[in-house]
Amino acid sequence: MGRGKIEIKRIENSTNRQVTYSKRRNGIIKKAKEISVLCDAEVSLVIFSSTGKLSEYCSTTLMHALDRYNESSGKKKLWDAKHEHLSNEVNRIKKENDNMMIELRHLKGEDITPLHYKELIPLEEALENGLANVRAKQMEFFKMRKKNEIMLEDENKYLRYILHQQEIAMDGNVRELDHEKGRDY
Amino acid sequence: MGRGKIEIKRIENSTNRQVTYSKRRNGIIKKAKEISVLCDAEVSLVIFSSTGKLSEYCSTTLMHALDRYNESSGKKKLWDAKHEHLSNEVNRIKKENDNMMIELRHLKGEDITPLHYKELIPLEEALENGLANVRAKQMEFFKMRKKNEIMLEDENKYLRYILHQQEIAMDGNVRELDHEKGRDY
DNA sequence: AACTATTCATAAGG
DNA sequence: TCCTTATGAATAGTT
Repeated sequence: MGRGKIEIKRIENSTNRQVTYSKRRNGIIKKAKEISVLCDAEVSLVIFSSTGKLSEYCSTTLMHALDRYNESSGKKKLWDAKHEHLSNEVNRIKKENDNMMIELRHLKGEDITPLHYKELIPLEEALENGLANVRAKQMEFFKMRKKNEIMLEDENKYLRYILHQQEIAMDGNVRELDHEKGRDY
Repeated sequence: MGRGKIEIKRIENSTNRQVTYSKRRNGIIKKAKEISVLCDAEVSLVIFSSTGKLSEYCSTTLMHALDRYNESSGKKKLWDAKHEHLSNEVNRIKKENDNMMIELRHLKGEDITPLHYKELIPLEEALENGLANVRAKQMEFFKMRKKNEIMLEDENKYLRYILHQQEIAMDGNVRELDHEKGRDY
């Protein structure tokens, strides 16, 4: 396309090569945009010129495209090497998470329809155990309150006693006072 | 280019879109090859069709291009972003995990010492609920077995009846046979 | 950067 | 999917 056909091989004249690069880079980026819009496709295009200059076009982001790439080509695992440790960690924890989720749901009596009778027995035991423990703890609270109550009652009794003593003392004073007053008269 | 100009916007007819995609994908991949050869450029092209199918052309390897990309665009830090994302994911899931772990332990009656009385009430309710559900499920099994047992008993009765009838019939035959024998004498 | 002759890509149709 | 063909787009070479 142009004045004369050209062979597809490296353009030796560097000026020419640079000019052709500019033109074709614009062309291919335009094409990339067009296909992404026309065909609802996700396109990532990254180009380095012979001088090392970077040009790119991504219909979404390079990251997004690369994530999809990793999913699409399961084996190729582009950067798993770089993030293998973290990836493994994520997978391991997710699995753990799922298991706990299932156990939790079972303990709450959810999703137990597909369970067999034998699987219900340890479940029941765990629940009974849990309930027993919780009630023991409640009993503790109860006893503590009871104890507290008794303490308060005792204290109360003591206070009342003290109060009584004071009243008696005060009565004595008053009487004495009256007596004194009487004497003053 | 083609029989009539087209507007650059999503092609609604899905068959058309697919056809156009095929053609243009070949076109753009050809262009990518050409620029990489003619201009000595490094090209990475990754395309996902609207149906999710992956196509790619890389003059070297995607990995190589991405390494160069990371060097070229110091700030953009593709890997770091990915790393950060994974780290966040790990933390998020770990937190979720911890919460579930705590809930599980509480349901099993472990680590409830530091709990307040008010926190024990929903726990107790959850356990009672779970236990009720598990026992309901057990009851289901029990009823099924009962039903099965009754069915077997009925079948048993029926089979015994049939057997009895056969015995009577056989006795009759034998007697008849004896009778015949008796006549022959 | 423009221009333009030429080749190429491709839309529509089969 | 592949073939055909008319047409618009891209671009090689020139100014």
